[in-house]
Amino acid sequence: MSESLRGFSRTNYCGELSAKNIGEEVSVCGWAQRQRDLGGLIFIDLRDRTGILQLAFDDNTDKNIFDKAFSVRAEYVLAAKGVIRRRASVNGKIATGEIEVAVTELRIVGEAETPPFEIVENSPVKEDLRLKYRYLDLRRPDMQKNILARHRIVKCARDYFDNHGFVEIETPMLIKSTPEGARDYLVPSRIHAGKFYALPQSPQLYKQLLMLSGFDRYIQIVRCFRDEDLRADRQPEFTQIDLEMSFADEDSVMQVNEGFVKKVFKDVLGLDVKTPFMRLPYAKAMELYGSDKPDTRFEMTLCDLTDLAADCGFKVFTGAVAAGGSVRAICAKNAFEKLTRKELDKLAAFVKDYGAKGLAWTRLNGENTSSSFAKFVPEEKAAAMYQKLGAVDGDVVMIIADEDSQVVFDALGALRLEAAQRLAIIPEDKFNFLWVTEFPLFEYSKEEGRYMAKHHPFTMPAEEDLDKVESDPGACRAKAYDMVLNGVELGGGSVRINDPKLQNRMFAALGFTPEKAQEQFGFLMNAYKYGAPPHAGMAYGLDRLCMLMLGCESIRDVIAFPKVQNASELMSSSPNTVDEKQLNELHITISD
RNA sequence: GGCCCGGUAGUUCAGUUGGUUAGAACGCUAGCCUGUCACGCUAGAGGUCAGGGGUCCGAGCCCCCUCCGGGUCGCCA
Repeated sequence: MSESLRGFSRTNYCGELSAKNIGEEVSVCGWAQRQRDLGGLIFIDLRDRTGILQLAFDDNTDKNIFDKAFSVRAEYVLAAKGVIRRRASVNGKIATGEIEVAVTELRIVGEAETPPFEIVENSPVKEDLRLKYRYLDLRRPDMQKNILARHRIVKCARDYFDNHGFVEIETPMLIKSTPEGARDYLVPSRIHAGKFYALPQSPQLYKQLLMLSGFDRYIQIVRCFRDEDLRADRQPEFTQIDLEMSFADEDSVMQVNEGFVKKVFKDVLGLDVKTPFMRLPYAKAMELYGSDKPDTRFEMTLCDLTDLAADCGFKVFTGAVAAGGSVRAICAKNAFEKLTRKELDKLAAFVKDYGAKGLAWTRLNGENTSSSFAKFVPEEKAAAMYQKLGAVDGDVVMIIADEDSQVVFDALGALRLEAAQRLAIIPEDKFNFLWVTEFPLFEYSKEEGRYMAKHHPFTMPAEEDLDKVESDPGACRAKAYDMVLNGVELGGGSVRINDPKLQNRMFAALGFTPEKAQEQFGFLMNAYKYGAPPHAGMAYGLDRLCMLMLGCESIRDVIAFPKVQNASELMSSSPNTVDEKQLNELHITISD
């Protein structure tokens, strides 16, 4: 039976006490990390969110209290009063290692069964068990550190944007479904039989309307929902720092956000981030890194061998060039030892996942040079390729050719990252920010047989490309930008269309009939008639920002109660079935 | 939807060519111990080898199916 807390009032957190407090009487609360019974002497490590404090019981301790301390087991919840004194021997490993509490009052305010795993830092326990008992997992110091740091990051965002004139405004969570983009989570309506709300993928339209309403600068730290498959950095519900600015263009958005990043890294990590960030147009990012979110912490950039390959005699290369594709390569410096033939076979299998038909390679090392393709091309041709790549003895050249240049970029971009990881050449302590700009406005969808908006349908085309919206959509660039950190898309945004006529042209280019555009976005189009300021905005993935700042491998480590790969939550077992009665009220029948 | 990896005491793992009673460490329980701090010492308990089916004289190990977890491609305006 647990004891009452009546009359007990905490004076200090465990971790904030030090030798300065020697002689003071303190009251502390927390969980028993460990009890060490030495016979006539008992120590209990008391843990709260700030750290660990040793409670000491000896022959000066009241017999009843001593016996109570004897009965304490791991994870018992304790409230203790006593006097801070210097320890007989210092423990240099913990912050409070110089002191202990000579306990004069001890209450067991919560007993505990032995937990399914130990509550310790760097737990080796498998993730599904951690997630099933997430409330215990969250007691571990590293998870506490992550969640508390996340709080500071969020607070920093609120403070920073408040200081820059941004107004926090809440937008609805039950909204109209818009089939463009990610799959919506749907919520059936009870009152309107057969109708559904959707949970927002982002507050996009609402924040734009708030600009029309004159709030000028908006921010919201907001949950968003996408019913798509999960990844290490993708959850079905995730948090965005969402913002929008009136009378603003790309430069103002980038500037204010660089300022935020600078501040949050300084305040939370004590690190100085250099601003302004490098800006890299999308086409250039593809050309150099084969990615629209390049990791610039290492080189190994892509090199275009199309011209040299056009008449090299190797059918795989010449065929790709003849069909309008390209031949590109990367050079892994000093990789001869590590990238063995066996490793290259694995990498060849790896690039096939990205649509590449194969991987051509050369391991350069004087007499010991070996190559998968050199025997098919004239010696001077191969030499010219190596020279263009800057490849010398000891290096490994990897080449991908395809009739579709996008496949070459995708495969080689992924290969660049994979090879860098295998070679362990990515510096872990660097934070490399950049903006990727001038994204294509449209992307052709083979599945849909039409152009789709690459960012979203409200994105402003580049001024020089305005006349291409109808005539050459594929070549049309957008006033859209992504903030990229270490190969992760941290956030993105754009200048929005604020002219209804241009917006109509966009909808038409996307294959919307005027009726469909009216039905889907009529309220927005209508609003734009009444005076829309130029506006632009951006949204960050807060979870990703936290993950990268805290050095985590997955956003699950910075989310208190995340979902697993099949989008269920292991602790509470959601989703789950519901009563027949609930279904009836919602006019839903389950078929199977 | 595809591909890859994994599932053996509470936990993390080992488990030989398919061969007796499935082991270790930590944790847990009990006893001893006055300066520990990953306390120490002694003893003990603890197993549906993810589930189902198959091959075999015999399966933790081989085969098939299912479930669960992770990574990834597709997908993610």
